[in-house]
Amino acid sequence: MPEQPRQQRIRSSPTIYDVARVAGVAPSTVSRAFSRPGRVNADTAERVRKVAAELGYRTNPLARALPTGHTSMIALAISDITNPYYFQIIRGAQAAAAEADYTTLLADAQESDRLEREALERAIPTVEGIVLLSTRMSDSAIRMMAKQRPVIVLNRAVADVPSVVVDHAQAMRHAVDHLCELGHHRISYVAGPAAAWADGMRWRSLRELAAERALQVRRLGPYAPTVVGGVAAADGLRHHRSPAVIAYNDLVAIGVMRGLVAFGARIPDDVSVAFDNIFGADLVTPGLTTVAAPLRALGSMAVHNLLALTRGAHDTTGEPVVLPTRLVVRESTGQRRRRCPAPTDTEACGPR
Amino acid sequence: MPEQPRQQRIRSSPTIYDVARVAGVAPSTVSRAFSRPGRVNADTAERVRKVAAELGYRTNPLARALPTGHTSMIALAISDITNPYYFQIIRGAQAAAAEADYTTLLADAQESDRLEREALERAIPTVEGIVLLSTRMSDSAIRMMAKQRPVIVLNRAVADVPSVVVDHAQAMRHAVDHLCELGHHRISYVAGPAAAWADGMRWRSLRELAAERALQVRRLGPYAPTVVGGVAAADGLRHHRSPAVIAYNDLVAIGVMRGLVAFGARIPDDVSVAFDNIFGADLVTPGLTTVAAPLRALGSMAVHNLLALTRGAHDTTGEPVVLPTRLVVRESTGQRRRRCPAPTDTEACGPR
DNA sequence: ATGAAAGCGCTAACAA
DNA sequence: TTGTTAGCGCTTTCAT
Repeated sequence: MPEQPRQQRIRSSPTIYDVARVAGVAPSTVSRAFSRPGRVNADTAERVRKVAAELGYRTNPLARALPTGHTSMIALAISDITNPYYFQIIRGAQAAAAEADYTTLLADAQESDRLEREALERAIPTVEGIVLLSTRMSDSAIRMMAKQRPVIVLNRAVADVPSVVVDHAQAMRHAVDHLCELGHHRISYVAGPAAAWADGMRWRSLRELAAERALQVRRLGPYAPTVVGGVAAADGLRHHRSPAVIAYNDLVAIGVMRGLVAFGARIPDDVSVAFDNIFGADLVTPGLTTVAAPLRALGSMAVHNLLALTRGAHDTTGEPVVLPTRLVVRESTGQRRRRCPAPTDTEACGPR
Repeated sequence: MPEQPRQQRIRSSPTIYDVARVAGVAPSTVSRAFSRPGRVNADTAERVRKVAAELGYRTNPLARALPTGHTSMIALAISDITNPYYFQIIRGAQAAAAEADYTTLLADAQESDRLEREALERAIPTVEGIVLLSTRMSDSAIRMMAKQRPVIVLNRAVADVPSVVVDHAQAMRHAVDHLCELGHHRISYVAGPAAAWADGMRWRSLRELAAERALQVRRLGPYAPTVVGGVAAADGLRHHRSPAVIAYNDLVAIGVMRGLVAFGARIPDDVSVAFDNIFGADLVTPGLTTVAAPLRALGSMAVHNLLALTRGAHDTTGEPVVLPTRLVVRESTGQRRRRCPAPTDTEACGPR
């Protein structure tokens, strides 16, 4: 049997030694020519590059990473990669990473705290930093992880760990303003999972606004943050008057509308508004009025800050980075219908 | 200034040398204890593991990869990570990879041949194999890549490169059978992008079936494989009689239905059937009847075969692996409405 | 079964 | 500016 190199493929590519030999320079010069051009004579660099090109030399990131620890990879852990909510966030993150010449390792938690940790455990040694997107892990686990690698938490605020979140108070204000303008001042909030950080923020904001503007609000739930959850909520909803509902997220809103329609309601006589503006929010019929989160910006901001951390930056403020939202009006909301000549009660919404 | 190791974090973790010293064995023994247990005395192994655990030793995949080329990573290149069509495929792939203790690197092409290649270029040196999912690259580029690393092409057949595809002929038969049973024998096919491999397969299959069963079929398009493309198609569609349409994919079908309804059509008097069964196919109203691709299986099969390749397996048949489809009936299809007492013309659908 | 030693490809002092 | 020389942490002959 003929003797073979251990790894046919991977071994076969030329190394800096090959380039060095042909170019008539030292290996370290070749290394420099690639890793810090400028620290080498222009002519030499030119020659080295030419030879390298001829030989088809490509720098081996593994070998480079070993002495430096610089892998040019970051991990993006996601609670559920099939959730459309994350689409644009991922895109934003990937784009920001690619721009900095980083590769993004997507770790799908598949809704499991265990799987998330496992995937991360596997990724940690090879990545320079981690973005935790709607992580299912506990605060302490997060802080633990942050001790090993730079970490940015996205969509959650964790003490001592830099984070990026949306402006939930503002988001709710958008929703309520919109409903008020349409003449609604009795609002039901369909809550998401009790454990969801965002849910707490939303409900708190709504209560504050209610107090401020003399609105009647109530909370139903918690429900699963899914279409099915929304359908279930619709059942609870129909026993009440208030036709205006604010849902935890788009999926829930879609479920609510579907359920309501099944019970004979009509949209937008019965109105719904939600949050996030996921893919599909404009696909359903009727299109969903929603408070859009700056999805892409969320992702890119997180990566941007993460890379800053890897470069040695420090979280100065200790406060989360807060990104603004924007109301997107579609067909799921409409003017309040009055059975009798209505009093001019818009002022129920209080000061604008 | 106190002297610091170059890399505070990454350097700090214990190595086999630390473990070896404490356990009183040679570093190579520690290595063996982890990389091939069994080649070491049970007691020794036990002791080594214990010490390693105490020290918090974790094998460094980078260092391991350098001499072996075994990175335990594969790349999954996707034409557009925000396309819901890929959700379950990704899941399937990730699951299969994780099961084999591999990490999946998702490379998002963002619909760009250039970006796809760039992402892959970056990933190639660190991965042991690549799954090309609906790649935008040319056949020659694919073959080139396949020379550098094991490659599996998913959703496309490329000569000389092992591939995994769905059974398009069977899929179309499902669709046509269904329509026939409902009494439709005039069918419009709304085509996807001319460049799409699947589109050609679908139309070819439809024509064959039409000939076989004496159906009237025609083709409209090409259209973009999106909701917008479908809406555009609806415009062309309404100038014709045939209420039965088969769309290139779910997104197109959704667009078609939306467009049709806007023109006053009624679903399922005007019926639509599509392909893939993406997330959202059951979300729209009415729910879309579609021929479901075995999404998860597609992903896991591809990874499975890829890992076999990395282990030195060879593509024996040279033929693509073909996976079956399944009809999912929802609300977008219904019995044909007849204006007058209908002749028993079901036999127009020919032999079953 | 275990140890000693030579790399894997690259980077980074340190010299020259 | 460039070359020399150690490693980075691990695997793997080759001895013992």
